[in-house]
Amino acid sequence: MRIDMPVAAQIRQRLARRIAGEISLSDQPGRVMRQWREMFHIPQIQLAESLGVSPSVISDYESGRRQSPGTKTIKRFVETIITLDEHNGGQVVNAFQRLMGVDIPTSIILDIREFNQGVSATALLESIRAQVVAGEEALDREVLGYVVVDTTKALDVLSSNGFLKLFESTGERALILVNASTGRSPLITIKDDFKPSLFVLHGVEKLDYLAIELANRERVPLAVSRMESIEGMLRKLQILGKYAPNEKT
Amino acid sequence: MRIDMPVAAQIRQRLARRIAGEISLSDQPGRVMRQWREMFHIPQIQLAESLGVSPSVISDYESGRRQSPGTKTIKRFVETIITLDEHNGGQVVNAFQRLMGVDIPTSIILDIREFNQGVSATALLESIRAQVVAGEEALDREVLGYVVVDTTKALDVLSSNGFLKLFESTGERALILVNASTGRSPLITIKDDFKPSLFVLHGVEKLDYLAIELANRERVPLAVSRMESIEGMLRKLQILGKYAPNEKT
DNA sequence: GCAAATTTACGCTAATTGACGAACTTTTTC
DNA sequence: GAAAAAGTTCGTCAATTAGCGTAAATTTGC
Repeated sequence: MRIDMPVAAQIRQRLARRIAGEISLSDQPGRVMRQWREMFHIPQIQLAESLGVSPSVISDYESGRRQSPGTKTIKRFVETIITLDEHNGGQVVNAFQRLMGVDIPTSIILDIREFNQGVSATALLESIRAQVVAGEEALDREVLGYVVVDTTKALDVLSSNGFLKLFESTGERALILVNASTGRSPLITIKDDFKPSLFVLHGVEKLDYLAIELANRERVPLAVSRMESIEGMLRKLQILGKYAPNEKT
Repeated sequence: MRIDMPVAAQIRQRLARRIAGEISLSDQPGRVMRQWREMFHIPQIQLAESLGVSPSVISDYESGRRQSPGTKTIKRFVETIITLDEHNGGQVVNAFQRLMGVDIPTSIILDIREFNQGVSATALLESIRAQVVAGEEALDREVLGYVVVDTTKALDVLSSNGFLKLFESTGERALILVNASTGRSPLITIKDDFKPSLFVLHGVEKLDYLAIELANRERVPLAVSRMESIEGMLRKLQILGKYAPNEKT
């Protein structure tokens, strides 16, 4: 009987199939291609270079000038973005591994990444100007990665079970919830066993008292970021990922 | 919070993505298209009609004259075969549901189907001219579907864990193993909890004594089919599926 | 073993892709 | 606030797809 395929190769394959499937089934394949390219933080120029084509080609696809790219194109595209990520430590592919079983729609995830080495919770919070409001006693942790979720969209699209699964799959990582008006609805879903090791809210208008209580009870640090824009926060996280963990920004 | 998507729609979507992904990532997309069309038991002619194109078009794809079909083509193809199956009771889509979590390569599965209503174990065995050799006492069952696996390929491709998962996912169905030279290797993998409710071997040269012992111990009926060809057996099963369960063939 | 059903092979046409490159706009960065 | 980086738009062109239809080949059903 054959030996198991290396786990890494298996994940790679499954993710590749998923991306390829999404592109093929979409009415706007170019849009999906852009989503994934951005998820992988690859500029058009770099992608074009790796593919050996001119940057305008990428733009033409993404903008929809090509409405029905062929399998050859899709295949090259998918394999290239995954390979580029692997050369970079596999930060995105590895982060996706934990979401694979869950079947969470990509659209709610604004960013996701696995650090090459753990980052202290405080360093992460500092970099995105977040203030701790509960669960301080559990702050001496290292987080292994993060997921940024659009809370509004998530509430719209995810079933309560889906939410729970998202939490479970984020264990030992930071879960960053943007557009979290009160922070109540997501925090309510916390359950004993598996949960993120750090919650960050962004876009909070009026923090809910229950959210604070729940975080304290579950001993999860809860923080609120005061960054002006989501984009700014994503940029900070990206930088953190690049230089993790031995530099402070 | 939103209500869950109907389970059926979810499965449909996941299967669609999987098929689309496989096609897009293949070096011979046409070959994969054929595999799936055959898995769904849809003749080219019928598929062509549903797609509103001429049958030669399908053949051209499958034979590889079109080497890189576009997303539009793939999308239409996938959605059409799934819809056709649904109009037919969803026999294939439902059968695949149970394999979805497992990630078993399609190539080892020669046929798969969920009956619209249960079929008695004896009727199934009769239809493919199979003789019971062990576990007779558990023959008064209904089976809800079947999976036909190419044992040689499976041993080649599947890890032992994959084999176990295959068994688990076949619970209450018949597992039909073709190219099963002695029947030993697969039977060894049986574990207590979840297992097929009926084993059928085909292409046995010399049945292994251990296979019989294990089947008796685990109280699973084990039978050996005497059909000449695999194709013949698949045809019989197909007919059984069509007229299940109130007719004897 | 013949008729019917299914699949293949292929020439042909129109539409689209896949690609370039140059000029231009937008976004970052210092 | 200028320079650099990143992304867009679009005219152009060869190669390929997506499609039809017909004749030939193959498979299946009685």
